Amino acid sequence: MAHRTISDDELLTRALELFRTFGFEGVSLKQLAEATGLEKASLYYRFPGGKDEIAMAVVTWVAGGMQQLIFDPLATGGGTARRRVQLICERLREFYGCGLKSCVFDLMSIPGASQELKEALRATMQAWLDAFAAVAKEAGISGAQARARAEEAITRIEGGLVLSRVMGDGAPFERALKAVPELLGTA
Amino acid sequence: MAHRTISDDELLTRALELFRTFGFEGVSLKQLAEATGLEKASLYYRFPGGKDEIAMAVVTWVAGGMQQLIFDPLATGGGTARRRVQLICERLREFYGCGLKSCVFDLMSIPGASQELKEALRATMQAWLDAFAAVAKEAGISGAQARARAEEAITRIEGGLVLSRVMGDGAPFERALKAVPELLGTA
DNA sequence: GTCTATAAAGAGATAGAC
DNA sequence: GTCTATCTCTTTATAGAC
Repeated sequence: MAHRTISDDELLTRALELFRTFGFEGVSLKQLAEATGLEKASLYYRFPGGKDEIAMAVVTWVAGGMQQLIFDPLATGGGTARRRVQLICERLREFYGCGLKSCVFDLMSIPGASQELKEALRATMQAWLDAFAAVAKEAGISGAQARARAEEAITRIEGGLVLSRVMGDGAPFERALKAVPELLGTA
Repeated sequence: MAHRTISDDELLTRALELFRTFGFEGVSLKQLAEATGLEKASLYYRFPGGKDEIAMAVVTWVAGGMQQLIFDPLATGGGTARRRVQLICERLREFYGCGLKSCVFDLMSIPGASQELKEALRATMQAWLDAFAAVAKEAGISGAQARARAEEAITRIEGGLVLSRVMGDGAPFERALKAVPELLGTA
């Protein structure tokens, strides 16, 4: 085929799968070209900054997706806090492939990518902490405690993903996720 | 200097610092040569299998160190269970640089290295789980609960390290580590 | 907007001197 | 046991046709 094309969403979806699996340093432009069905030169046309810019676009896109699918529904979605936390736990389970996929925060925060990307990860993690703390507070937990519970919930999710990858078994992640509603006061 | 040399321990120490910081794919033989003060060819003399063999040696060496400094003292060290858990928490704090250094289990379990290395990481993580579960059981927690508490403790340590790296702040790790004695029933 | 082709730099790996 | 020198392959990045 002489001319192939692919939507930005589909391109970033496939790039995300590579980066979250192999990390920034573990992914080459050749892999990105194969995964997207484009030639390397075409990737440079769409992302003149090369791999750094692709990675940054992936993280920006993931951050937007989390805002839309996790943070916003937690804050303003319909139903009780309990029901909203249940919903986003289900979405997290899907996003992390029942514990068999790694976290983009984990793999992309390894030194090697740009400073800009590192800052985007930090800001998104902070938004996650804030979203969890707000729902815990809504559930009746005091401000300081709510922030502690939010951090503990995310800590267990991230740690569960690490253990799941090391052990080759999604169960540690599943057990971590199961504890989230109680931690946020919505069990 | 025409002939430099370096002990195996010192070499593996410096290689570990690189691998735990940048991950397997993020470390080149050039970096390893510079960090150890040897030329690449000298590294191949000592590790004919190249980067894979160096990484494997690092993990084997770390596993031995954890056995000696963490697992064994937890099982047979002197003093109460409470005192032994306190001691190994202090050693973990030091090993992880108060949360500012990443975990070798996390970074080296990213696909790219050999299957042998992956299996060594899994076995060492299992030994860690077993060691924590044994001390929790000694502290009076039932078998199934002890295993759950051991997993939760390690999950929080690993997750705390991820959050600390993303946020650029060792505090999440410190808070996770603080919870370990209570989780293991030795608070 | 994607392609083919290629340049330039860096990676892993080996040969052979000392 | 370490060195210098080199080889090959991969990677990033660009030029120019269509």
